[in-house]
Amino acid sequence: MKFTKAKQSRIFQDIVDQVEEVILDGSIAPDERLPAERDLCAQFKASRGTLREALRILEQKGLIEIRLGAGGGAFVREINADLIAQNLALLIGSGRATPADLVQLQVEHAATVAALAAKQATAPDIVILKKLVLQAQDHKDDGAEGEELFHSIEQEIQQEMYRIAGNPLYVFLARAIEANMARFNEQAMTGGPDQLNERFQNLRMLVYAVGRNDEALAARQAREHVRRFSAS
Amino acid sequence: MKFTKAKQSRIFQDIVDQVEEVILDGSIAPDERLPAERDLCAQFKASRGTLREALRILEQKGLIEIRLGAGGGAFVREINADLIAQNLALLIGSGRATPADLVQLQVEHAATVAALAAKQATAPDIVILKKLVLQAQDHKDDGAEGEELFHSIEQEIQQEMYRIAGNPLYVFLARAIEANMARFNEQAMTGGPDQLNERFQNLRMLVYAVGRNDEALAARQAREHVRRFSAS
DNA sequence: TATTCTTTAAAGATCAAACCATTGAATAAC
DNA sequence: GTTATTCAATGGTTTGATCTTTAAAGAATA
Repeated sequence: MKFTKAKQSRIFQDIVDQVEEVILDGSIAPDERLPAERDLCAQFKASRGTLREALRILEQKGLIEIRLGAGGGAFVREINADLIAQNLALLIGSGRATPADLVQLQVEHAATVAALAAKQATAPDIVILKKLVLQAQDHKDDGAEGEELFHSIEQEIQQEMYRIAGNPLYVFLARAIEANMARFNEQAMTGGPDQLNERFQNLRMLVYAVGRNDEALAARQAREHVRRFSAS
Repeated sequence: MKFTKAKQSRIFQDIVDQVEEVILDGSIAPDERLPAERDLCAQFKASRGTLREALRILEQKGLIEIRLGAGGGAFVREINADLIAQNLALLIGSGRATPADLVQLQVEHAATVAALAAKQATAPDIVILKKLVLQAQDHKDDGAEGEELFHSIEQEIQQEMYRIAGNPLYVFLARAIEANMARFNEQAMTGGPDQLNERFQNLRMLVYAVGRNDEALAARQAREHVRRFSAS
């Protein structure tokens, strides 16, 4: 027989649990507002200090955003990758992991997504990807403003890959990784301007590999492509 | 010219930042205690309510653990994977991702670690792994208590793989995934008893592949091995 | 009329001073 | 020597007030 801890004496934790539940339920949609602090106090029969401790936790979890002033209050947020990003930041900030570890994670992550996409891509998926590659080709030799457009196409291709891979967890992980790349890796996500051609070749081969369901090639091209962004 | 938001008026956030810094610095080691709430109030020149909001955030971040009663207080914790685990839980709890997504993440994750290990393993690493495989073989036909021992060897092999792969981020990710597998996937991590032989074969081949630096085979064996744990 | 300044009220942020609840250790009783 | 009691340290909670920020309504002005 296994008993669980009887009761948590902490009122604010109970409030957190209740609010978290209605948010995850969808009973309160993102951008909607919770009642004002003083009203919530009344509903939970708790003091303002206790309630505010609960709100702090919910805010830190990324579930709500608190705005000051008239018309302010606690607004429900879309679920995001903040917590993962924060944890990665702590790991690097404490020296338990290095920026290089993060780069490796990003590279292998991209490779895995590419391989999954290669395994699962359908004919319409390939059409979309090939169209994007053609657009990228149009922009890659167009100088400064072309580079910007090229980069936006690059990102669109990435997003398509995620969609084809079909696992939302990869999207969130990628966001968390990127957030920290920006923070810890100065040169990250800029990309040398003279690498446009190499990047284009990677993209072209990547899409080719996905079209042929060649997981290994797709993974290899994705790795190379990401490495051109992150000086390791 | 790019300006950043001028100042955050929130006192508790400033307290969080200061405490976080000394923890990440290592100025306060894990298991050490912060001063009592009332002392901290004096140091930060803040009220107790404000200070407690800061402590709640630090607790939620997994940086401190607060114990009640005499001899209690805020104790610094080892950095862990709690935040990642929580974020995964939120994603699944909100329906943005499914337990099946989590299983896939775990499977591909194991494959990546195996491939990295296969690429980087040294001769002494192989010796250790082979020794563990022999131990597993000794236990696999020993009935009930053998099964338990077999499982512990399995875990040791996993840990060796992580060590060889050499990226601590994978360890944390794995912990976060496991924590959620236990929560959302009832049958997870049990493993059918009649699968001991199959699992052993996977391990044997995995170590063989690592010894031959065969990344693809290592990845394949790792995938199969993990799949035997997680009914998808 | 359109613009700008001022006022006002809503809502979060903070403070202050109590009192309650839990816990480990010192102390007393047996 | 063991058990029960007391006590003090420390987090948990309450109450009620004041300060600060902000959006919107109203007033002054060009």
